[in-house]
Amino acid sequence: MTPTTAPRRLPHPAPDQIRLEGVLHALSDPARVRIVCALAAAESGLTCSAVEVPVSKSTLTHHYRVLREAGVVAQVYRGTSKVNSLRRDELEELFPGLLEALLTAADRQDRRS
Amino acid sequence: MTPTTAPRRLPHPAPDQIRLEGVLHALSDPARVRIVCALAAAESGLTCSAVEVPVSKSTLTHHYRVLREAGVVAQVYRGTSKVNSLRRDELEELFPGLLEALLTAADRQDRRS
DNA sequence: CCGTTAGTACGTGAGGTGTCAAACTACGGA
DNA sequence: TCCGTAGTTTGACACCTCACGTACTAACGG
Repeated sequence: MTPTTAPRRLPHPAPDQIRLEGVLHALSDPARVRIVCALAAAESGLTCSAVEVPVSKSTLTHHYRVLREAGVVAQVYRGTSKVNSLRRDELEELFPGLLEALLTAADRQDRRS
Repeated sequence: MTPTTAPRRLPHPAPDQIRLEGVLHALSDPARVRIVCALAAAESGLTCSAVEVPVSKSTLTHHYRVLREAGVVAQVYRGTSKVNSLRRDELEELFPGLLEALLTAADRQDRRS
């Protein structure tokens, strides 16, 4: 019954620990903006490798970690993979309208180029 | 007639050179968020030293430069000082609603702490 | 011309960031 | 039990960032 290994968990910041500067910093990298846009477009969560970003596996891990530690995404293990989702509601509560504005801004910029 | 020295000018990015990532990076520092909020609250432009930020003069120059190069603020010389203003309209055109959302987000966070 | 005020340039140092490859762990299935 | 897949960890590297002090320039007021 007692598991030999602890269930794999990942530390997430509580809503009141999420800092605006941190969120903005997390989104100041094109790779991470890409990830966030993909998550926003998806109905449910996505695994790490589901989003196409032209970097190595370890770099990808790094980017997801930055997003999680900033409070932008939530990550849970599911079998051998990890499922990522946007912390939409919490961010909306903290910074109303911000995420939407960011997503449309990113979308616009994509279209322009 | 021909001036011995060129009139002091500062390079600003054109609207189509302003990148979302750059703007977000510029705003991922508390000191710069502070500056931007002050500029937003002011009716007209502010000199560099008009915004109270607890850093040295040279560091302050650095922060204003980052903001200008990201396309967030415009700077013009006026006598011995430099006047800073938000590039509101241009940012609004590029990323509608973003600046407003950022400002209210910063304001909210301020209030919380 | 001199002094004051406002900001700049430069060099430096501590610390962070993005990137990778290589070796590793965890899970699920044959 | 062994294999493959998914992600992690570590260490290395080049580069960037923020901070500072010091020395500088530009403009204004006598």
